[in-house]
Amino acid sequence: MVLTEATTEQDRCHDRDEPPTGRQRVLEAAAWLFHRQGYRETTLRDIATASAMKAGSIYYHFDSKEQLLAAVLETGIERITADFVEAARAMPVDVAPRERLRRHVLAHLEALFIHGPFTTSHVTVFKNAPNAVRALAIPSRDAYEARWAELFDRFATEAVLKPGVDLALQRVLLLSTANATLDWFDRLGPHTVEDLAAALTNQFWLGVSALEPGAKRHRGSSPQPSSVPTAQGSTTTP
Amino acid sequence: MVLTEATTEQDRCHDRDEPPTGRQRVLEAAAWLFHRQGYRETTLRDIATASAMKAGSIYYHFDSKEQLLAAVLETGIERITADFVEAARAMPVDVAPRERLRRHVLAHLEALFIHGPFTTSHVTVFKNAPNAVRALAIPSRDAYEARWAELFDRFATEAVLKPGVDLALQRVLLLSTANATLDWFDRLGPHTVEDLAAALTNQFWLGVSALEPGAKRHRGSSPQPSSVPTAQGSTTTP
DNA sequence: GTCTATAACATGATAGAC
DNA sequence: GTCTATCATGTTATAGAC
Repeated sequence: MVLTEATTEQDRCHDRDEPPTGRQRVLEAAAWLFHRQGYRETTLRDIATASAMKAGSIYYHFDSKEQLLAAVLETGIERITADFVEAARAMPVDVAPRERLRRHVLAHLEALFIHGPFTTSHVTVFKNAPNAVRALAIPSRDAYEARWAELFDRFATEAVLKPGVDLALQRVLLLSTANATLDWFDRLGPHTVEDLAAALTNQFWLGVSALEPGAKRHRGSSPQPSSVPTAQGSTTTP
Repeated sequence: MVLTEATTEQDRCHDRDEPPTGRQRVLEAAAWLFHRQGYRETTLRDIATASAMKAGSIYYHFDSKEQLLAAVLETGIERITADFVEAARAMPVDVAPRERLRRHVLAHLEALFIHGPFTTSHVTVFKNAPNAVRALAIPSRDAYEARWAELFDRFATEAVLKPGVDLALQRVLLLSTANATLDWFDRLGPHTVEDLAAALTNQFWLGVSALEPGAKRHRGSSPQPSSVPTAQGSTTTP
């Protein structure tokens, strides 16, 4: 079982005009199915059907099902990292800390919800991936998380956070919450990803309390009671 | 495939002095392995070995692997619901809103981290469970979430939340964040579940910002920079 | 209640034609 | 590059002895 050289140059981007190559079709079908059904639940025959191909042909492009998963995960982390970098590049120099966070949260959420199933596979199937594949994906994931750590370190340097907060803890809380939105956003989230990013950022930065710590009461509509039995298909309980 | 009558009376509690019955041993082994490895990744032989039994013998107690999963999930939701009810029962009458939330968050986290693998299976394997099993578990899960909705509705009635907040959204944010702690608490969380509950509640209620909205600066130590490459084995990225 | 043995099936992977 | 076999293996589930 060979698990090196998981991705190639053309995995990352291919000409939009050309019809996708065979390898690319397999890769995209696998990403979609892995995200949707899980790794173990997806058979090579599923992937072949979705790629307009027969199962045996997949082995011309990939050595094994595990290597296919490795390529999907690697592509995903490359894309979400690129989106982080692009968000940082497009950041105005004088932007306030909370707005800076909001833009990065938005980039992260857009990478998940808009930029295809490669990124989401990291949330959906990474945990249950075979050990060899998981080990292969960890360095890229840690590198991505390190970028977030830098972001939080800068908040600390600017002294805009509550004194004594655990930066690593807060970072993981925010990212895991953002990732978990995949489970329920279609069901009861705000309508757009922009709204979701704003809601998440505001909750994280300001909390939900109207009174503490010594803030003045806002004017405006009171919160409306929620419909108690939510939607069928609870995906966040417990 | 019969999926009704997933649990029996003795699944919920059995005498502590007696050695566990065969059915109970199978159920607990299954819960543990499902949570640890996933449903598809766990074979009946795995469960049999962990139950000091042979694979064929499992079918004396359960009709199918799916029914076994259904019993695990049903037991889990019964236990976490019981913990919620107990937390409410033990609640002082004059308790402040944030403390009320903290106690329920603690009960939820203890149900996950302390009260065994039945509850955690809902977080770990529910999403990838076979359709029939998932459909069977949804009503109990919704009933549990409805208890949280009542809690949030009471906050709204008491007007302790920011005006205009979406109660359903905030509830799901909190619960999904709490559930996600399963992925990383052992790695970089606070030391005790009590500390985790407090940290989660404070973040949710107050946010992380030191300055907004118009709060006075605290005295105390400044946040310390986080070690940038966190731990190996990132489980929350992206 | 638990065992052994095995049926029935699905899956990842390979070989060789085209 | 893709196809049609087919192999080898592992898995759920059943049958019947003890």
